Parts: sequence; structure tokens; C-alpha cells
Amino acid sequence: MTQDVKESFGSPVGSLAAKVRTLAPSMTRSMQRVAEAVANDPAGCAALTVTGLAELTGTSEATVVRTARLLGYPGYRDLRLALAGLAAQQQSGRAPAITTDIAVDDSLDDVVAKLAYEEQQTLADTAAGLDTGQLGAAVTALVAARRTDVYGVGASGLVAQDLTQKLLRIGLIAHAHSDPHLAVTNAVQLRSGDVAIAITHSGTTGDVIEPLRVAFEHGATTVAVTGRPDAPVTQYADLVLTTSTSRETELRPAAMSSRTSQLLVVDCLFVGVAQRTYETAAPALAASYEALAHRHRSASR
Amino acid sequence: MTQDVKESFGSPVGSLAAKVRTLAPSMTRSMQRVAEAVANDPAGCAALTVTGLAELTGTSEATVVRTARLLGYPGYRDLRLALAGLAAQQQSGRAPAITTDIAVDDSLDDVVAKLAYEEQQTLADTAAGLDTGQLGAAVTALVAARRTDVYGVGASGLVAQDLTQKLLRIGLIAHAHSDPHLAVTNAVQLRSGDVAIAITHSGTTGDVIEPLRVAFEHGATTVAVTGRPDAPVTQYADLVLTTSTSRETELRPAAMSSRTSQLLVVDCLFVGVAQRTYETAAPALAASYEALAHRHRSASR
DNA sequence: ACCGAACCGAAAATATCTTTCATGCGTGAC
DNA sequence: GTCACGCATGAAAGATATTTTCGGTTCGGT
Repeated sequence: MTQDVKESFGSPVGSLAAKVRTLAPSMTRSMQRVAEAVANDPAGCAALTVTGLAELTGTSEATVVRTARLLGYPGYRDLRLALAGLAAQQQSGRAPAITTDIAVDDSLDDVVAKLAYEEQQTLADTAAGLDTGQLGAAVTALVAARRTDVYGVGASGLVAQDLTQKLLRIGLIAHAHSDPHLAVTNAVQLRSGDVAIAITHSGTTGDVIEPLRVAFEHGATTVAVTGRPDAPVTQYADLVLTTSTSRETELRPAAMSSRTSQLLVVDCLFVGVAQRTYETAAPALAASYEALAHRHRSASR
Repeated sequence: MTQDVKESFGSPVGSLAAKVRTLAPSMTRSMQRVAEAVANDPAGCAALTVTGLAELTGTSEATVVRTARLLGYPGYRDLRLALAGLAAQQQSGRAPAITTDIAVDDSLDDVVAKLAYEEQQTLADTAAGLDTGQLGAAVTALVAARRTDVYGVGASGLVAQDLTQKLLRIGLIAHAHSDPHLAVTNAVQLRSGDVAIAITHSGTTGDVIEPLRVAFEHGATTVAVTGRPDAPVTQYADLVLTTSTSRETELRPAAMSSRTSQLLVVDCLFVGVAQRTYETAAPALAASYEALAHRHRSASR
């Protein structure tokens, strides 16, 4: 009954800060000012009218509305409701635990705690921002695919491999490509009914975009896993799965949190596919487990 | 209509319901209808305009506003904001109810939520169980090492590669080996002052234990990253970093959570090393970032 | 039955939000 | 260096939502 609450606000409430971070790069200066104000003080902004917020940020009503739209709400009115919700949530939940960045002179205990906390944050943000519609469509495509190619270079290449490893274990035909030349030559083989997945945080990695483009033009179902839903890579993507973007700090490159985020998306894809193909996936998983058993020495007790 | 539906929730919700009850006697019939609707379904009402709520309750806008005033708000607008907050709180209150395993017939929304939750758990467990003494010793060894070899096969192989990628970016000499033969032949080259790291969840993977043993016997500082601190692999490990082990379920192989756990350990190692070598690490990170820039297409705007 | 008071909703008045459009600024091409 | 183009931006018009006003209606008391 009240299950569909969050839908009526346009999007999950908790993810606003994450969404601001994700979309900030694609915003204009004025819009960024508005977004920042909103992210910094949800409660305060919820109390303001369009005009008020426009004055506060030194912009115009139109800009405020545009920002609200970009954040996924039909208009400012709805953004405001969401903000009110956020504020209430924030207030009821205990201290937001605003930890500082990792510093050079932090103790190892601090490092461990902060890293764990930040990765947890990343997971929460990703889960909140993931479009299950797109995810479902991607799963459907994967289940039906004759073959699946996954493109990724650098840190994303490892995620690509992780995905293919998993898919192979449940009997799907999947390959990961990190060599851009081989990726393109393989992409040419793809056709309708096949799936191509590009993994790139920035969404601008040419080495990954190129094979996806080729796959796209050959009629394959193309999926982009990226932190920038408006990046070039999405141009050739039938489906876009957005990973979260977190503050990058000197000691903690973006690669770190984007990897966590990408892996969650990949896991979701995998579990989704495993569910749909349960009849074959379950025995396949068991079989691969069995096959590996002899490579393990018996554990000491 | 069920008057007592929302009793079980926290004070904020209860307070509204209580206020409605308290004030009900002093309300006129139409106002009671409005108040009741609001108390029964805050979320639903928050989505409605004055006109909408008036129609829903079969009354007029004026009555709705009057009711809002009676409940202590300046007008309907503010009541609506409060309702949105209430709804959000209510929603978040029921969130921690995800304790069950992922089932075949779970919706994708559930899958995403459960996976994120479980991985968050895994991170917390890992952070709690990590021995910072051992971690510090491992960091010290890495910083001083002439070269570092990392062994891992299967999913752990990707973690091994992740670690080497990171170490390379801050100027350390590191290699990942997933081919057991090559791993052993390379391990022979190691000597005192070098570091060998074995990554294996079960701690029983022969292909990984063997090169670690060789490295150990050649005097290298050996580190085991494993979920079983008493497994065979630790026999040849000077230092043991324990990853957390979570319940394995049919649709969620252990590889999934062990990977999350291993990656956190690896990140901690990396940041630890980066801290200690900050003078050289920071510029090296910046340089590698710079070098990659030209491989990215300019972002769209 | 008549009076008065309070309730109520239709519609006007106001506030708020949204859209449109002209302006100016920056950017890239020539 | 200059020009043309596109895009961000805010002012103001237009649309919608909220608040107020006001007259009709109901109901209890006399």
C-alpha cells in the first residue's frame, strides 16, 4: 500500500547527495551552485520557495527548476518534498558520521575504518541510484544472448573479467577484452541477440567506447556501466547502468570507489541472470565448485 | 478505516496520529475526514495537492487548509512538507528488515538491496577483524621491498591484479601471477627484502600456496590474505591478513563476499604504503593520471 | 416557525511554480 | 583578430497551487 512511496517522489530519497556528485560534472556553473546548496542543507532548502532558493544561490527561478529536473524530479515542488523527507531522515538517524578524508598521518586503524566506511557509503549510493528497469532489461538481454563481450581497461578491466568469470560459471558464453584492437575485431562478430557491455567510470575511455560502438552498429544489445550517465559512451548504449561517484581524494583515487560501485552492479547482473536461469545455473555453479575441489589441499583442523 | 495502523512506528508518526486524536473532538465532520486521511496515509497525502486531497476526502480546499491550520501548520503547504518527512522516516524505519538470503523469486529491487547490504556487512566485518599490527608490518615490508610478487587464481587473481596495478601506480615494482608455473619460477628469484603475497579465500589453493612456499624458503617476507587464519597457506606466511567469511548461499557464491573483503584489505595495504611513501607516491599518482588523459574523449556537455 | 451561529464550499485573490524568450557570454572556426 | 554559433542565464509571461473571502446551508435553540 505505502510501498510505492518512494516512487511518487521521483527517486529514492537517500541518494540525493550521491546524485548531485554524479551529475555535477554535467551541470552548468549556476546549476552546480544550486545543487550544492541543496546537498549541503536539505532541511534549509526545503523551507525555501523557488524564488527564495534562487536568491540564496544568486541565480534565477528558471535555473533552480532546471536543476531540479536534472536531479530527476518533475519540478521544484517535488524536489522540495524529497528534501523535506531527507531532512527528516537525517534528523532521526543519528549523526551522519562525517568522517574526514584520509590524511597522510592517519593511523592504520583510522585508514581501515575510513576506507571501510567510504566503501560502505559507495555501496549504499550505488544501490540507491541503480535503475532496476535498466538492470532488468540488461539481465533479460544477457539471458537471451548467444554470446556476451565485456570491455574494460585498467581497473575496469578487472571488473570486466570478474563479470565474465561469473557468467561463465553459470554456463553463459562471455569474454572480457582489455586489448582495444582485439575488442574491436571481436565486436565485429557480434550481431542482434548478442550483448556487449562497456565498463568505464569516466565514460570517456576511447578504448572502450570504440568496441561498444562497433557492437552497437552491428545490432548487438549494448550496455554501458559508467559513473557519468551523460558521457560519450552512453551514445552507443541501449542500456545504461549508473555507478556512483564519490569524492576523490589525494590518497584515495577515484578508481577505488568506482571499482566497488562497478562490482556491485556486476554482482547484481550476475544474480539477476542466475535467478532467471536457475534451472541451469544452480547445477553449473555446483559443478564448477566440484571441479575445483581437487585443486585445494585439505584444510587443517 | 483502520485508525491504529501506524501505531508501531516512532514518535514522529505517532505524534501526528496523537495530535489528530486529541484534536478530533474540536473538529468539524469534514475536517475529521481530512485529518483521518492524513493520519492513515501520510505518504499518499504528501503526493496530493490541496485540490487532490479535497476531492479524495470529498471536501473543499478551504477545509483542507483549515485542518492544516488546526494541526499547527501555517498552511497546507507546510503540512505537506511535514508529511513528506514523515513518510521518508517511516520508510527508512523499515529498511533494516533485509536479513533473509536472496531467493530465486526476489525482485531485482530486493536483489540490489540485499547484495548491497551483505557487502556492507562484509566490509564492516573485515574492518573489525583486521589485525592492524600485521597490516602495519606488511606495509613496512612492502615499502622496503625491492620487488613484490602477488599470487592469486580465479576471483582472487583479479584482486591480486588490482593490488599490483595500484602499487605500480605509486612507483613500486609489483607483479601478479595467476599461472602457477610462472609463479613458482618467479618465486625462485625472490630473496630477503622482497615480498610475496598470496591471496586465497579458502587458504587451501595449492596453486597459490606453492609459490608462497618457494618465496618463503628463499627468504622473502611472505603475506597471506585469507579467510581462514589456520589454513595451510599460513604455514608459509610471515604475516597473515584475515578476510571475513560470510555465509555462502546458493545464489551468492562465497567468491562474491570474499572478493569484497579481499579488496578492502588490498586497499588498506595500498593506502598504508602510499602514506609511508607520500613524497614519491603523490607525484606518481598525479603523473599516471596525466598520462591517461589523452586516452579519454572530451566529455560531452 | 424563526433566529443565530457555525460549517462548508465556490470562486476570487494571492502566492508559487513553470515556461518562454531575449540577452549576453564564451568558444571555436576562419 | 574577427565573426558566427551555441549555450547558459535570468526576466517576465503564463500556468498551477494555495489561501482568502464570502455567501449559502444546516442545525440547535427559542
